[in-house]
Amino acid sequence: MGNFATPIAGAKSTTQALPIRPAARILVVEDDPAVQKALKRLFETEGYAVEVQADGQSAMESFQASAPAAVVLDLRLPKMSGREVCKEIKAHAPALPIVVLSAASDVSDKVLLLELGADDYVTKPFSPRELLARVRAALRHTARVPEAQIVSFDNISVDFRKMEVKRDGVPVILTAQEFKTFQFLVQNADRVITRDELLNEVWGYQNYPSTRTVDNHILKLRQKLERDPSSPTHFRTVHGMGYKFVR
Amino acid sequence: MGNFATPIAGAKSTTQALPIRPAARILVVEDDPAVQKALKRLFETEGYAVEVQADGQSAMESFQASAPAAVVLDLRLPKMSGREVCKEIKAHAPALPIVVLSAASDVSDKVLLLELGADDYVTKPFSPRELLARVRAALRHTARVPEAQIVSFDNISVDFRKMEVKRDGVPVILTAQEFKTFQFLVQNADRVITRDELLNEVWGYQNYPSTRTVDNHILKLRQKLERDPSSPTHFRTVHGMGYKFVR
DNA sequence: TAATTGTTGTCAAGGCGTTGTAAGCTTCAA
DNA sequence: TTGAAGCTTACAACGCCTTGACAACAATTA
Repeated sequence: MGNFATPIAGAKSTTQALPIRPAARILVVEDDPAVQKALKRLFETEGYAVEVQADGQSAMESFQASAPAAVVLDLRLPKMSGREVCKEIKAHAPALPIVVLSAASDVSDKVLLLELGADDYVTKPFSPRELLARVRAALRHTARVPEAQIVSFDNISVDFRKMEVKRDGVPVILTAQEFKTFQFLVQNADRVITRDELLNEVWGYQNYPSTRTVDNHILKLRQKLERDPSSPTHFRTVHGMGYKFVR
Repeated sequence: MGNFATPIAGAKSTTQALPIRPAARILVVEDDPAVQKALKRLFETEGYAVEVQADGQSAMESFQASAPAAVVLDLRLPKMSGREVCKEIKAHAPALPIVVLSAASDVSDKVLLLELGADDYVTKPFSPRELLARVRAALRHTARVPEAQIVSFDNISVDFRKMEVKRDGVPVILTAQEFKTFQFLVQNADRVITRDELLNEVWGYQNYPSTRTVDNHILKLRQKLERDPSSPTHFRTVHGMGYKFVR
């Protein structure tokens, strides 16, 4: 079941100090004024600072001046083509994530995007939410520090980069889906996670299996990782809610 | 649901997300009676309250009257085009998520969805589950309010994310329904809450048990959380009115 | 073909709502 | 003030029915 319609009023309890980050700057390179406006509004309502440029040249200038955290780039631009802009930016800042907007025909082969150095792309009829999700993912990806990639606790150790899991020092083979599920649970340890949340976060945007599928994957994880699968200590079920992973 | 999105307890198939919310109202704007019916059933079985309108004008009226949590909008409508409805709604309520139903040809232009302000879309034919997931995702997203996740007072402490409650440092096990009730009360502390309000906000729309059910849950909460359940200090009853939670 | 992923059926357990009864509060008349 | 009547709330016990565990099967993919 679930996110939220009406935030509860009067939640005047102890406000927890959340880590305040400066608004990430996003450079939008787009020539169509209508799309410019829409993109600006889209990202700004999400808390990003937006800078808009209409052509490749000013995009490059803006890029060097403001050092954005991510770039949203339309491939078809006047003056300097979007592809050149992409290459140029990647040459100067390889780590800077670039999400490309393109017509489906523009990227008939995805190889092209790789050459360009783009991190992700969305094709023509795209939903704003999807674009947002990709930009966020790109940001998250580059921002990921290589420290929390190995986690160990109890008798289990995980290396997220190598995709290796060991239990009592013995390698355990997890399938892709199992691993993703496991990773999400570990990275959200101690929190109650609903099946819907798992479906959304792990299974992703296109696939929507039933909630029982989640049960089965939890089952597998228990069988492979729990000392006593019949009384799980790590993969706990929260009746009527979902699951919770504890170390 | 996640993330947080969601219908409340007792939602049949899927489990709900943690943050308490009332059964979210969804405004469905669709002219085809067959699709109307299908959509209505789809969302209602998932615990949402559904309002259906067949054309743009009544959709706008309904939108202003009922303040839905999300809108599912068919792009091709009689009278007022779906696009106008979309723009209009977004102009009045930018945060209100709109998921658009469309034929593939309708959104061939990438500009369209962005300009309209739609949050997401599904093209016909679409799978019910996909539509559901998108609506949920949209709901979850807008409701991402960084409320206080940990609250403590007197001898009780609550962690809403972990769904953990402690009394004098000792963990207390609450059932899902008890927890939701407790959460709502805590987040509306010091206010008198009627049983009907509790039923609406915690139990949701379809499950409408008797008011005595509420009494029983209050009873359980008192037994589990009050120092002296026979003379409650936190869960106070306001005779003829309902209950009031005080710290 | 083999392996992974998703679906479906069955079973068991536990939560949730109902109900009956006792106790408490409020009102009003005497 | 007292008492009784009428409504509201407290509490416990019980039964249904949702929920989750699990395995076998089907579908998909490589």
